[in-house]
This record gives sequence, C-alpha cells and structure tokens, in this order.
Amino acid sequence: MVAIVHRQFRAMAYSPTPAWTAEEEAYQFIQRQIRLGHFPAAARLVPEAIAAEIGTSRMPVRGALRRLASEGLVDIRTNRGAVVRGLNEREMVEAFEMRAVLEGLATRHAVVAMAPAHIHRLIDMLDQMERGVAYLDWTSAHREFHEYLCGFCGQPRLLGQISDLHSAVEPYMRLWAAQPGRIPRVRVSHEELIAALETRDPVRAESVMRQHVMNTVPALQAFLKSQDEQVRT
Amino acid sequence: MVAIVHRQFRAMAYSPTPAWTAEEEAYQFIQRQIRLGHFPAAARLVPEAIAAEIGTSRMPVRGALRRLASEGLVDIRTNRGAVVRGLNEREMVEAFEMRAVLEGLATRHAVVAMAPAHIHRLIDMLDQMERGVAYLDWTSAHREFHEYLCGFCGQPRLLGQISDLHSAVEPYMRLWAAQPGRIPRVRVSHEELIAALETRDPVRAESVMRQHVMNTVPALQAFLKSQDEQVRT
DNA sequence: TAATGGATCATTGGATCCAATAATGCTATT
DNA sequence: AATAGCATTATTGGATCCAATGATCCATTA
Repeated sequence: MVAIVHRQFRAMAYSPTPAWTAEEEAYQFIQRQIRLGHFPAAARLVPEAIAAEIGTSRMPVRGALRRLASEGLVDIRTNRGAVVRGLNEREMVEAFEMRAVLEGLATRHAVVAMAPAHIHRLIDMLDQMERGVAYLDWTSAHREFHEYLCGFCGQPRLLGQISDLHSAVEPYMRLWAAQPGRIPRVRVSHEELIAALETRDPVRAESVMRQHVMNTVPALQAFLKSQDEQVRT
Repeated sequence: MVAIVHRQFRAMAYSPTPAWTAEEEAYQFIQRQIRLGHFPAAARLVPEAIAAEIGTSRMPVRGALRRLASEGLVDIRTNRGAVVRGLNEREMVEAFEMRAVLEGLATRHAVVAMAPAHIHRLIDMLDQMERGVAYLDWTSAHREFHEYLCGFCGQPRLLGQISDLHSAVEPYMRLWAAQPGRIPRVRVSHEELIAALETRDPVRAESVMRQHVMNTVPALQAFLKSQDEQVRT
C-alpha cells in the first residue's frame, strides 16, 4: 500500500546506494524478521502474505526465499512452501565451530592490518555493550563488534560467510542474551581477545579468536536444553 | 542426459526431496557448465538462451542464477544481467584459505569417525587418480577424494560450504591440472595426509589437512600469473 | 571529423495467469 | 463409528505479458 509509493520514490531519487529492487526489499525484510525472532523457527513463510505486507507480488518474495534457502535460513520443499529453518543443538554447535575457524582466519589477517586506534574503537564498543548504552541491543552490538574486527581482513567472500553464520545463530543468541547474568564471563573472554590483538601476533590472534567463539557454546547449549524442557512440559 | 544421473547424486546431499523442478535442472546445468569451464569467466549468462537450451522459460533460469549468485559463482548487477564470476589471484587465495580451515575442521571430526576400511578406500582413490584409470578426470577425482574424506564429519552445512568453494576453484584447478608434471608433488602431499589420518589424532589431522590444502596455492598462483601474461601479450 | 544528443532496440524485473501438486473436508460404506 | 475414497480448495511452480532500465546506433552540429 504505502510501500509502493515508497519504492517508486526511492527509485526516482538517484540512488548512490545499491539499486533497490523489490526482491532486495523482500530479502531484507524476511531476513530481518527471522534474525529478530519475529518469524520463529518452523513458521510457514507464505509468499502471498509477505508480498501483501511489503506491497509487491509473490514473485520477488519467491526469489528472496530462494536466496535465503541457499544461505541456510529457510527450508524449501518442492510444492510445499517455505518454513523458517531453526537450529537444533547439533546444528548450533556446527555453526559455532564454523564461525570459530572462519573468524579465526579472518582475525589472523585482520590483526596485521589494524592500527592501535582500531583496537581502541573495539574497546569502546565493548564498554558500550557492557553498560547497555549502545543504540543497539546487546546481540546486535555483539555482532557488530565481531564484524568490525573481522572486517579488517578485507576478504569479502569470507566476510559474507561469517555474516550468514551470524544470521543463523542470531535468534538463539538473542533469546539467550535476554537471560541475566551471562555478561561478566563474556566480558572476560572479550578482554582476552583484545589482549591477543595487541600482541599483533597473527597465529596467536587466530587461536584466541577460535577459542573465544567456542567459549559461548556450553552456555548456549545449556540454555537450549532448558528451553526444550520447558517446551516439553 | 547422462548428466542427469550424476546430478541426482549431488542434489541428494542437500535437499531431502529429490524432486525435479525446472529450476533445479537449470541450476545443475549452469553450475556444471561453469565448473567444467564451458562458461568461462566473465561470460554473459543470458536467461533466454539458457532457457531455450534446456527447454523452459526464462523464469526457472532466473531463480537458478540467483541461487548461483548467492553461492558466489555468478555475479548479477541489477538490470544488467548475470556473468560468470571468475577469481583473480587474491580471490583464489582467499578461497583456498577458507577451504583450508573448513576442510581442516571437517577432517578433525571425520578422522574419529573413520574405520581402517575407509582409509583404504582413500588410498585406492589416490592410486586411481595417479594412474589415470579413474572414470573421472583428475580434477573431479581429486574433488571426490576430498569430499569423501570430509563427508565423515557428518555436518551438512559445513559440507555444503566446502562444496561451494570447490565449485568456485574447479575451473582453475582443471586448467592447471592439464599442465604436465604437477602430479608427483601432489601425491606426496596426499600421502602425508593419509599418514596423519592413520594416527587418528584429530588435532594433528586438522593441522595436516590445513597445510595440505595450502600446499596447492603457490603452484596455482604461478600458473595464474603465467596465464595472465599470455593474455596481456 | 569527433562528440553529443536522441531515438531505437534488447534485456531485465515484476505482475498476472495457468497448470500441477498437495492439503482438507466430506461422503459413503462397512 | 471409523476409515477409505473422492471431490474441493489452497498453494505452489512455471509461462507469458508488460513496463522500465540500459545499451546501441545514427544523425546532427561544432
């Protein structure tokens, strides 16, 4: 409805930003809903409904769903539609293991490209996260911390994969982050990471990042288990 | 025709439903052409032409191209069509570095799941590759060796990423493999890998696999450079 | 003759339409 | 009353159609 006007307006205004197609809009929209947990795991994604919501036909939505499927966020079965693809405990561990080695690789390259000012920026981000003064919720701020750090590796394909993995685990991170009392330990883990960056030793930085990512796993596993129990009762 | 049988094998790996949609067919077709080097880097992929070739409309081809784009095999610019996305030297190194850490991770898990018989199978595959008696060309046989090994990790998402990376580098591997005289050194590297698997030590196996993947890089870099020079003259 | 402006053509993205598949609900029969 | 079979409905995948964007080619002019 309003969205149609919106889209045409953006198209008319000369866009220095990447061109805005309806499919891109649908993609962003759905991805965001999933990441924020607004479309929960196993929820059906009916193209017609989503299309109506953003003011297009089903077609660009279809394309967006395909793309999301190949990134692993949704599951499409032929002639049976698309659903949000949740992670069971095993798949979550898998995703974190992949994050660990990929962000480890990114960090190995990033650390030699970083200046002291960049490390200070990371410390600032940690402070803001901790004090909750960030303009973002904790989960988004945490993600931004990691992606800012890894970004210095300058390897687009690697960064894309890391980003996809973050998206996949984000809904669960968000649920878990809502629990009180897990921030202090995370803070320590992040400070170890900063210390490793300050040595500017690539091998050490990679190793510490790998460990850092895996640190989160036990807590998240425990949390998922307790969630499951609540569901069953 | 014959290829269809092949395709169904690979498709099984990811989609539980082996159902045959036109889009899936288009996807397999285009991916295969790119991997085999029949669609070279920077070649335009005109939906109408491809659609005519496989006997459908442009629509399923469009979907297939989108999927290939999000896997990194093609490059789509809005309103300007799709082209095969080649790798420059930097991107190739990036892909190999990602393969190294991901296949390292896969190997760490695989090695504890493998029985001696499986290792023997790997040795057989190496022999066949070396003697050129395989029913596949060297590049495909080499890829199958790696994917058979990694397959024992039992982590679908990880295996999918590894597979995508193999697809991206396959055309270049194939060009390089056509050069004579590079097999002996590869053979040695593979034997070190087998030896590491036989120790059944996860950490060692991971480390050796990482090294093994990176071993190929200098030779491939040199080859790409010589290719570039030929193009420029 | 080179460059610029515009008109034509090709190709893309998006909407609508149609056919095929799966889900649902009803009826009839035991 | 339960279930098998059938018909209806909903939803998907694919084809065609339309509008809009970008590329190409030509003519006009400096």
